[in-house]
Amino acid sequence: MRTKIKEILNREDADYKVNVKGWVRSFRNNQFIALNDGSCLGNIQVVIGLDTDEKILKSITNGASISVDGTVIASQGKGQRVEVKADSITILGECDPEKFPLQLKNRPSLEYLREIAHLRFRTNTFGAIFRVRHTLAYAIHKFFNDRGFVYMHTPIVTASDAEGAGEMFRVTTLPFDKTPRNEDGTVNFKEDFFGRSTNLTVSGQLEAELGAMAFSEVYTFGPTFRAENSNTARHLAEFWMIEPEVAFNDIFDNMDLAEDFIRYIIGYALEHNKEDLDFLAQRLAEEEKQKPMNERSELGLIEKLEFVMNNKFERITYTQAIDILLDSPAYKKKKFQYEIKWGADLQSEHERYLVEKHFKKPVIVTAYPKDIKSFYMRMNDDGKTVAAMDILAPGIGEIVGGSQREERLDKLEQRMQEMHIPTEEMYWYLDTRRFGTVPHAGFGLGFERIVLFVTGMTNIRDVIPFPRTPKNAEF
RNA sequence: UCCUCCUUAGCUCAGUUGGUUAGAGCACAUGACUGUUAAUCAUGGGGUCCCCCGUUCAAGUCGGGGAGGGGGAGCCA
Repeated sequence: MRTKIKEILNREDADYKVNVKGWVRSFRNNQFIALNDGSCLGNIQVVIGLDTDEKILKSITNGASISVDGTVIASQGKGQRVEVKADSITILGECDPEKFPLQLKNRPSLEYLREIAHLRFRTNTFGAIFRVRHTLAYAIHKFFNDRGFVYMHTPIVTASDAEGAGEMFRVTTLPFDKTPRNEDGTVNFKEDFFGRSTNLTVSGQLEAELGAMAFSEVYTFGPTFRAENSNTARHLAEFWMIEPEVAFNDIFDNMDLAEDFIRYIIGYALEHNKEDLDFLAQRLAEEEKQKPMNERSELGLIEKLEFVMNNKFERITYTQAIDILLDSPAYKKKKFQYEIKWGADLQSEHERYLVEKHFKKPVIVTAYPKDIKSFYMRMNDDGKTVAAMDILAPGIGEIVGGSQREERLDKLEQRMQEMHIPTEEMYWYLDTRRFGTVPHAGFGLGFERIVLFVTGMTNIRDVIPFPRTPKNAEF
């Protein structure tokens, strides 16, 4: 029976028999194996006898998988509390060191590791990142489950492109050559698998709203697809999104929920992945040292996470945000590239200023002008703004986008017409407003962006196992 | 998609004004050592200087085009 390395390292005693299995991280002095099984960041040191068979000795190379029967004893060397004194050792899978592309001692760059994403899990950094990613995913389900939310699976393949959240990937079984055409030359989707044009989902929100009209509180947590040609460290073509939707909530309840939610999952990761986060914090600190003084962040990773947990997010309206920006030293010194005026969307540089320079904490911006937001957002009484909210996080930018939804049928239909959204095709969505409509609100949170924030990583391609980006779908 | 920077050994990088046989550290191989902790020491093998075209007596180095990657921007989560 295999004992996990995490269990051995967590125990306080010694002098017991174990079997450990894992992958060799280093082999020193023909005697000391650093063995890792992914259960935790740390390795167990396996000490093998000087009489070990030559053939086995040759096969203990970096990356090889082995099984060891032995005894956990108090370490005779410094650097670890316990070690496994091997009685017998079996090579499970050899690893030719000349061909193995992962050389840990060379501190390979993140860019290089991205090219060997199938092997990068075996590094400390990516081991830590993906254990934290797992913990955050679990914490998300736990948060909502503990509050009585129903986890709702919204469709991956959808016919609706009404939200206009972005370019969509087409789903089809039609042949590229000899595509069936209508008389006017357009593609005849009646011949397609679903008998209509279909795409990969860009959001589960509209369907989640349908669920909220029955269960009161629901959430989705699934893959989402955007065919935007976005080449940034913050965008993926395939990413995971969390979208809670709550009946009877207004925009203020929505803000409270989002804030509680973010605090909870950060706290859960701090509590359950401290070792991994400490490692990532140290990694980040070393990276910061390379930067010039004025670009370094004031807080370390752990301090940043604790700060977010312990401080209320700043809440301002879009109009107040514009006033702050117009009144800022940066504006007066003409530091902003883009124009600041009421009615224009906030640019990255503006968001960064508000979050990183002015407030130095996460900021929730509400009441955006209706013309820069989606059709389903609830019109405020001023007739100019909608009940939208964006949460802006330091270093990441927009991490949450949400709103109170327009529950009044006439107002919703009016907005859809103004924005040229076909109301007939959306009958199922409008039915919620026809049959027992209630005020409700929800938001979307990009999972990889919160993983970025918690791990302190800076490129989104490093926090999803196999990133899908323009011109890149390896593995 | 736009701006900008980069691409030299398996990895990380140096390479002077365009000039002889392109270097280092690590990795790897062989040997030594055997309580190591990024082990150490000695020896050794390893190159399509991203690709194509051009300038030149001569190109890793200069020019043009292309590909891939990084950072920033737009779109957004």
